[in-house]
Amino acid sequence: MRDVAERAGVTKQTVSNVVTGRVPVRPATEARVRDAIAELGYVPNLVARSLATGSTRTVGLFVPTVRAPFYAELVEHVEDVLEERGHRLLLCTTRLDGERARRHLAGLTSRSVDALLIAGDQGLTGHLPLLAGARFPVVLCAWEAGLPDGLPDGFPVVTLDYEHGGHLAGRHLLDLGHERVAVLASPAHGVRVAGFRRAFEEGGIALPDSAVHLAAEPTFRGGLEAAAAALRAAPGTTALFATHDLLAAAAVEAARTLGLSVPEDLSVVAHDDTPEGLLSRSPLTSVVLPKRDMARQAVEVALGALDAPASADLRPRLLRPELVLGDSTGRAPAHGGARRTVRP
Amino acid sequence: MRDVAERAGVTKQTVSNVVTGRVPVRPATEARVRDAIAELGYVPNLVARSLATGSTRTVGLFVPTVRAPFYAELVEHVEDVLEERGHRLLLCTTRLDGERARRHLAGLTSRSVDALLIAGDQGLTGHLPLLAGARFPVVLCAWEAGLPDGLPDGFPVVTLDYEHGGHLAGRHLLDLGHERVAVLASPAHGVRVAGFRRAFEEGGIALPDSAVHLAAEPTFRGGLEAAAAALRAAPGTTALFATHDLLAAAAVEAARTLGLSVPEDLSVVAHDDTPEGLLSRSPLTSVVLPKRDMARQAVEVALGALDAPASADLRPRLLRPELVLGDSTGRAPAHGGARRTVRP
DNA sequence: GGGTCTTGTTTTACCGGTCAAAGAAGCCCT
DNA sequence: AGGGCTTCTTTGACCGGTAAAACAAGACCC
Repeated sequence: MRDVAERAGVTKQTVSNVVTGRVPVRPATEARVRDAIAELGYVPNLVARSLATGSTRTVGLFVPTVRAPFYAELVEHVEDVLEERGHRLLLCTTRLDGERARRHLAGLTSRSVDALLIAGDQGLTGHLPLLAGARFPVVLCAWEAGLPDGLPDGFPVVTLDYEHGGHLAGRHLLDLGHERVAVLASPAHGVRVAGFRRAFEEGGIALPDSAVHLAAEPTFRGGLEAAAAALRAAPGTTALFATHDLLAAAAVEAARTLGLSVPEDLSVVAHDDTPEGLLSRSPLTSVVLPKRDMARQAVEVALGALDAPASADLRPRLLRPELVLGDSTGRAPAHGGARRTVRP
Repeated sequence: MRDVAERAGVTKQTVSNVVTGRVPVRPATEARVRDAIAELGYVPNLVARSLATGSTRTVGLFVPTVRAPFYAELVEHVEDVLEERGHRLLLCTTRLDGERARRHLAGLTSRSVDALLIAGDQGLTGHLPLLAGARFPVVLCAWEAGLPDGLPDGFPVVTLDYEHGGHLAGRHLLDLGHERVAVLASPAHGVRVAGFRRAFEEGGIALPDSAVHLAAEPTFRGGLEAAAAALRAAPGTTALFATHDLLAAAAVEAARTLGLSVPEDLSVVAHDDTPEGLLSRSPLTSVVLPKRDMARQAVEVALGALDAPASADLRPRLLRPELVLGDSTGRAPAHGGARRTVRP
């Protein structure tokens, strides 16, 4: 920068003014400076700028993994929003490894990010106090644990109303006349199941625990097994609620294997299927989560909080999912869908 | 830091020595400094350190997307290797948007990363000259375009031998006695197909273009359609090669739908299925790519090149995939698998 | 008992920018 | 022509560390 200044016959500060554009510079001077910049191939050093301004224009994002489509999408959405605001993304996948997460958190406590987003309850709740003294805003998002009653205190939270998502799914099946239903769930998705159950309770139908089948693993295979178990256990079942996309896709294939057609014999409603139904034969009816909105709000809270740290609104923001119709749900068959067709 | 120094009755430099541990400090002094650090809650400022040392301990990674399992895994592997070496990950997903990538590249040209990894030919070849003048090492990895003949010049390349992967798959099917085979491929996977074809040519069997079915989209649905098309077009087909995991999983389901069992009537070999076969009914026979190795070598080349910029070895490193047996392949049926069972 | 090592600590300068205040032109106006 | 305004440019300090050389103080040595 000094070389550029010399060559253009001005001071460093004037070069800085030209580069940042924050202070007006006379056209003639600016031209000289720009020429010098071009001739010398000068590129400003962002690290130095960060040191001087106190802002790195980088935001940290912690997710449990990017191998789950939910988080992969979230990462890209966050990146999009950050890009709009001229920020970069520092990513840490914690793999649910608390120790690992702790190390990374420790690595950030010095001002190397402008803000930190922690997505997904990752068993990090225990480490949150570590962040209490952070000198930058920390926002929790996509936080399912603690819902529907309480969320961690002391940090802004931007998350999804998973309970409402489950409720939407339940409501939808009820509206279609389904009364004998089962749930395929991942162990971590209790909140979604709770919402689903609430919908049925409101409809005067109690959903027994035996109707909830946990998938041992969040894989296609796990979904197949859970679905097969569910349909065998209650042959009169006319609809399934799957708490995530892969389980739902597996449920559809399991039904086909058992000789049931979807949605004629069996309806399947998913929670958080990818909008395009990448994993399934045809687009599924699914509760769709406003991930993009969540990403935007999380970033806005995080970066907005920079300006007004004290006034940061700590009431959790719960974004509402929507039900998007696909072709995997239909009216309950007159005489209990799976009853007669399932081969035991 | 100055406050800490004052409180401990030493200079900044001594505090620095204690914190970095690079220079020995007398135990008594060190204790005083550590106490002062603890009392004041001092945390070193990494930005300032970066400015002084010229190293940010951050590595940039460009991938087309993290929604594809291949890249999601790669990102996590890279992160693991970086963590071992005490570096952080700055992620940019380009979404195959050249303009976007260009902007991000421009944002990095100042020394905000120690090195840059560009994974996946992303139509970025045109932008590479932009990086020719970069002041940090740039390594290309997972670069499929240009194989098997040539790879971009001027940058170190650490990539996978996709051609060999296809060859392994072909060799395997030949060994099992399959002669009438078809390929389900993504348009971008020409190299894998070429390797597969070479294996058959070496076996004296020409694979006609009509045996290669492109999936319109890299989805389950796209795979189903391509598989169905393949099996209808050549009813005598006894084996399929699918160039990526989702296509392969779809192929298995398509076969079932057509009344074929896998592997009795139809063998399916995948390229780059996730090791655990997350998407399929059972683990598929698949060419497995040494992603972790690739990540490690890419990072090592990138960070190693820091020390010896001139001696950087520019010969492309091609890592060899392996064939991992699952239960989706078996000997070719005596009388052409799909021939009699496929309903047209 | 003065050179020569070690070892630990300080000095001085620098990394490459930005900020805020002060200074210098140029313009307008009465 | 001189005072008051703008508008642009320079000055000097600072962001928070690290590098390298200089310095002090014992320990060792013959």
